[in-house]
Amino acid sequence: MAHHNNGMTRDEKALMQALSRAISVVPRVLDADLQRDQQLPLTDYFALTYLSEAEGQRLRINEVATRLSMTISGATRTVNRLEALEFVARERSASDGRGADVVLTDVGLKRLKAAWPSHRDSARRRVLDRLDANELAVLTKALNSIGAEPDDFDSADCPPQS
Amino acid sequence: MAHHNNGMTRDEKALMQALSRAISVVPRVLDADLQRDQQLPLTDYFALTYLSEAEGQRLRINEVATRLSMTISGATRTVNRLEALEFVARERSASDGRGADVVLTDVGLKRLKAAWPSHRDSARRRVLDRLDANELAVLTKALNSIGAEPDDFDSADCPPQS
DNA sequence: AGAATTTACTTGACTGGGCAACTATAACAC
DNA sequence: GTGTTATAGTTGCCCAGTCAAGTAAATTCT
Repeated sequence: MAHHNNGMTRDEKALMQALSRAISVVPRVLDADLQRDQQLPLTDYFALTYLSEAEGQRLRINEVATRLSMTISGATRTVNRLEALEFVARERSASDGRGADVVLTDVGLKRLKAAWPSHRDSARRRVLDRLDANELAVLTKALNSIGAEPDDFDSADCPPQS
Repeated sequence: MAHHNNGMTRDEKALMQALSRAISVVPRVLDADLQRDQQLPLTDYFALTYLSEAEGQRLRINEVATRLSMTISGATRTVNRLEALEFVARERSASDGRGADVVLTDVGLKRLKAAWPSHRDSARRRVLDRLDANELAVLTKALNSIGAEPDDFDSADCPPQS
């Protein structure tokens, strides 16, 4: 009967639990679906997607990192993987020799196109089909405000990523 | 100008992007807040919370795993960490000698109570304050349906966790 | 009761991604 | 131009968590 109160309302607690569950479950099932059907990790799939949508099918590493919500070093490793599979190539930038552009190759684009249907179906089954139009709209807006940049700075130190 | 269509509507794509961003960002910021203020990883905090809410402040490993949406082996390692810190103890179950109950210790409960305010504030700042009452309700419901068990079985093999 | 199966973990090997330290180029100060 | 600082990536080390294989207790079959 020990009843501990952590200072949230019942509704707030319910939200936080639903959120942490979704946060654990969703990426796992989407990744598992894609790995099973296409032997392609979800992260790599997203990276290819962002490249395919980019101007000239190319992005700087740091843009890859931003889009994947990942550190630059994480993005480096992701690009390494994709490069080993020849889905992308690094091209030393003409304008800035410090880093390279990551360019989507034909092989990479083919691979992505082959994977689309699988991911689309997976997203439908796991997520989209479970929401009505109103939920979809509200959820998108809510998740966007939640995912937005911290905007805190109440505490002094703000050492960002490496 | 290359315009690739992956077979989702604009709204659906927007949702999936908002979702993957939130999925990357939320756990990272909540964990970072708690680590900074309390030197306690978010996973460990949740484990302690679930134990504190459980009947007799004790859970079987597999119940810890379920609540954390983690594999049993992941839960084993989490409990190992908490045990090393003496926040929990393993007690061989009287009724079933195959595994142990995980019991919250006084030290663990104190630690949890000390961490509550920090996590509550963090959750407020990062999540709750950014939602109005309606969004909170819709979001909770939507995330719960998304996080719910797959209910698929369209494909033959369903090898669950180890 | 003894054998076979199932359950409840535990453990070893591995992977993805984070952080901090490092390298190389660029930009700025003078 | 040379020295200083900032920027873009890369790399070594580490940790959390997964998977597959192993162990031990419990349950079921006969």
